[in-house]
Amino acid sequence: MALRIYSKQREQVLETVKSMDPHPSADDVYHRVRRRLPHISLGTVYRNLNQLVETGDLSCVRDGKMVRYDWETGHHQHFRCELCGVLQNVKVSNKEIMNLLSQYSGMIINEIDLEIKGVCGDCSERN
Amino acid sequence: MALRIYSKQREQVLETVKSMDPHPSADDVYHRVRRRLPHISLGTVYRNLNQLVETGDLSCVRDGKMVRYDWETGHHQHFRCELCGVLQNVKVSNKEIMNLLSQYSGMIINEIDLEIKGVCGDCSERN
DNA sequence: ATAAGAATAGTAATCGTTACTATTCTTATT
DNA sequence: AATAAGAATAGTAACGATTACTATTCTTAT
Repeated sequence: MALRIYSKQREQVLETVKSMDPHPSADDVYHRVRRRLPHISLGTVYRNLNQLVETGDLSCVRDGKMVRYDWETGHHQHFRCELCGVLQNVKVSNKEIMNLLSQYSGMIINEIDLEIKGVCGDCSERN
Repeated sequence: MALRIYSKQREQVLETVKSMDPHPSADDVYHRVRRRLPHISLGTVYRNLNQLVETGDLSCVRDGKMVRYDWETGHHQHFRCELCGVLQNVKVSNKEIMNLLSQYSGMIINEIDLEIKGVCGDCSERN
């Protein structure tokens, strides 16, 4: 594989992720995209999701053993509710986090992955 | 399983992790502990590592699809070098990170997982 | 219209981990 | 010390998410 050429499968994978609830898994995307393309294979979904992340059209976040996808590609971090399990995006400036790391002057910091765990607004109201 | 009773396997798993380089995988621990207990099984290593994390004798951190273990159980975050792949512990106070999150007042924050990616001191000297 | 080579569907294989089962160990009670 | 209940074990099979493989179909430059 060198060039990347058009395929309706890739187009539908992207459109499907954009139409879904946030952070679907590859399997979630597979089942949803099959409504439009009943013969698409799971491998095709995986391959295209990975390519779309590579090209910057999607982002992804690891959730335990599984990877979840997101059409929100701008800078953001994640909050996970320990009760309902929902994963939501939050925005914290990297610059502010970097300031906290100024003591580690030997290392070059390129990327910050922050996952915050707690109880989301909905769940804390409910309890 | 209810009570937890003594086993030399669990004792050796713990001692082995404590004697190893930081962040061994379950398989790393398995191979090392076999020097002392040649008949220990991989499942036993996994079960005991998980129990030791539960009891707070070890901590663990996810590394891609794999889990790595650490005898350092105090509060810490992780730095991953993108060049040599090494994972090392760094200490950033949760309180300072929480201050950055004060805008998200609806959610209750219990735990902060921060992974910093970049180039470690050794690698940046080398390049 | 053609040809080169991406992309696909369908299936098999991989890898870290967990589940299962018969047997062995630990421990509390005699 | 002998016993019994039930944890823990070794060894193996199964699992789930993902990737690899292969013959076929599709896209695109000419």
